[in-house]
Amino acid sequence: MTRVGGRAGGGAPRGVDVARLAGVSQKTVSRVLNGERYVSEDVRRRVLEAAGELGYRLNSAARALASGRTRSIGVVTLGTALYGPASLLIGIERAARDAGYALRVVNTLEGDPGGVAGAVESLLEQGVDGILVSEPIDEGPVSLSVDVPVLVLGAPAAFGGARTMTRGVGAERLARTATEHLLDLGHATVHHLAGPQRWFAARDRLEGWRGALAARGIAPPAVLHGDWSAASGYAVGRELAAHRDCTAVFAANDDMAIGVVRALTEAGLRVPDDISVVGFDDIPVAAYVTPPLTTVRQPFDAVAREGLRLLVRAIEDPEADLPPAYDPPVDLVVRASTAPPPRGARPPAPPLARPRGDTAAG
Amino acid sequence: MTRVGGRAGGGAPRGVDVARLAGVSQKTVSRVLNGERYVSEDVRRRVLEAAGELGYRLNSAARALASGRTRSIGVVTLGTALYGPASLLIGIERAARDAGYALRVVNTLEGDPGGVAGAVESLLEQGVDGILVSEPIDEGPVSLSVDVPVLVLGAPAAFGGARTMTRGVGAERLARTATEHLLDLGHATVHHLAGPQRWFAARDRLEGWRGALAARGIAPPAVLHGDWSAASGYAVGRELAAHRDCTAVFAANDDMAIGVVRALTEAGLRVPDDISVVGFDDIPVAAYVTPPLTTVRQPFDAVAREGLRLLVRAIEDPEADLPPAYDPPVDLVVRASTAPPPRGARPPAPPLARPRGDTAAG
DNA sequence: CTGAAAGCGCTAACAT
DNA sequence: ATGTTAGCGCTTTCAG
Repeated sequence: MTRVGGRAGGGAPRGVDVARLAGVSQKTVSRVLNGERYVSEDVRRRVLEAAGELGYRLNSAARALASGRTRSIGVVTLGTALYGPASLLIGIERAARDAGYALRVVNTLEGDPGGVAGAVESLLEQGVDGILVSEPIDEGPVSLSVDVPVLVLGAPAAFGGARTMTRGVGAERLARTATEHLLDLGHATVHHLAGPQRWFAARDRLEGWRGALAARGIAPPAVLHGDWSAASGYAVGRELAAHRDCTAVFAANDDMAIGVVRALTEAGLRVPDDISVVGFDDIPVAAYVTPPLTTVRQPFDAVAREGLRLLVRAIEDPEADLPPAYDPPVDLVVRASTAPPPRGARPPAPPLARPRGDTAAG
Repeated sequence: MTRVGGRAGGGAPRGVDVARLAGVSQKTVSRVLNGERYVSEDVRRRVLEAAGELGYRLNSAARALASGRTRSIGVVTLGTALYGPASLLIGIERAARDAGYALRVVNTLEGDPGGVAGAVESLLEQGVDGILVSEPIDEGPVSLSVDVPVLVLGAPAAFGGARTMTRGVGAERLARTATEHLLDLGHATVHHLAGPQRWFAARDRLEGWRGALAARGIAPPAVLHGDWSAASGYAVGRELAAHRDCTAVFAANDDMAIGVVRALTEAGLRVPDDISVVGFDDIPVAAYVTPPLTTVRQPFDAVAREGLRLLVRAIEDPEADLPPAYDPPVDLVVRASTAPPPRGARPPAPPLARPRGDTAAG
């Protein structure tokens, strides 16, 4: 079988092959495929036809080599299936594609040697026009010596580097809103179950909580610490059950909130009658656990889109000054895990009460 | 300030710059940095030293252009934060990095025009050595005309293409195990809340369920349908509450199972005393909802690692024949949402009973 | 063990 | 509006 106009050698067709078939120069093929101006309608049509016939596609390596640009963005993200990071990544991919950029992803696992710096290095080797670091954890001062713009989402100024920018994700305001919701219900104070403080995301939420209390002149109670998991929330919840002053808890994510609720329920306390619990994220099951969880929803898509816009602008016009920070909207979702505090004293937790022998452990 | 040995023009250092500084040819630099044999220890040391001093890194575009290989793999995945797909993606990234490949990710959103074919096309344009399609949905027959190997994970033979391979993810066996668990407890039959049948993942689970029933000569009851969300599980759960024959439900994922439990509980039924519920995935909160959910755990890491091994082998040795399919282990996690069926007849759901005015809707 | 020469397939800069 | 020429920075091939 003879392949009309195909390439003799068998490999993928190149620009010259298309050019030959269309009866133009290779440069013209390049022009058409890059949508440059000053190409006659007739030529454009012939080139596209020829390209289609041959199944031609631009070779991105050659293009990158010649132009010095890859049209791709590198993303450094935590290697976890946690709802927040995963949702943000999806938003970023979408926004990147809409902006005409491909995505190269490197995960840093917690406790990775090298961490962010290593991941950035690896992206640089792959060749990217810009880098987005998504909600990293604190590894101490990291100095990035990089010649492409870097945007760090959700980590205030902990990364040095000439073309490094940072943008918050609005978590502090959300945390403040969550805390205020509980105070508005009449709770005298709000306890906070924080995430691991190596995560900037966890610190933001802690700051928001602390700020809300401070604004009303309330001294913050001792911070409780978890690791984002429902298991850690459960452990803290058991302590809380014994703690008679506590009538309201703000957990730094929904998983921990669910663990807290579980522990309180097992201890014979009622949520929200005895203790109110607020989560953070609005994970898909939050509305369907018992009781349905009051929480705040993170605007992942908006944050991703804004971040990407910023990065792309820095890539395409290095001189332009940065647009002002964008404040994503605050979205408090009130369900059934919050209520006014109990009248009079909160009941003590019945010692070791456990409904129907259920066990939480897996 | 004079930069010793640096490049005159200011851009990133190139191989020749390193060569000059080390007093060798550019080719030798290439040899050293690619770990080729037949380089004297002395030369190797000098080259590495020079490279370090200049902050040199290989230009991957140039390398790809010259060698015809990119050392990167493309991944097509669904743009959802669902636990399964997200976990699989993380496993794939890890495995790819361990194998020395970079990752380029394209998401297909449900109902995307083009869908998988478009995503593959976009990866081909970016230049990848192989493509991994992760748990796609059925878009009708897709014919991929591609010159790199393609591995489709979890979609039996629905993608045509010369170098296209498929591998299951073991979901059918897991579903069978989940169903058998309920039958072993003494339930006369098991209802199935299936995922959207456009997802191959959902079909596998349905097949496993049907197979388990068939093996015991039980005619499968009508299949219930959800969309993976807790909301859809909740809706189905309300119907089920009215359905007195039903004492056991196997939901195709944990989110839906949680929705079902919520609806049953609201209807005044007890889980597991009146109805048992089994989920699928073992999401992180599964152990901490009320009651803790019995479920089966998907071995994402093992599946990702095996899949990647297969793909890399197909890339690096196109002649080699494929290793036999790998059967990931089955991991049933029994918690507190399953029990033997109630003695005598299941109680009817009290009409419109709702505990304490909780509402599930967000 | 090391080096020289010839591209890989494109885009940039400059004609025309 | 289109063509020509010269690289981009590597790897491949072939000589030593």
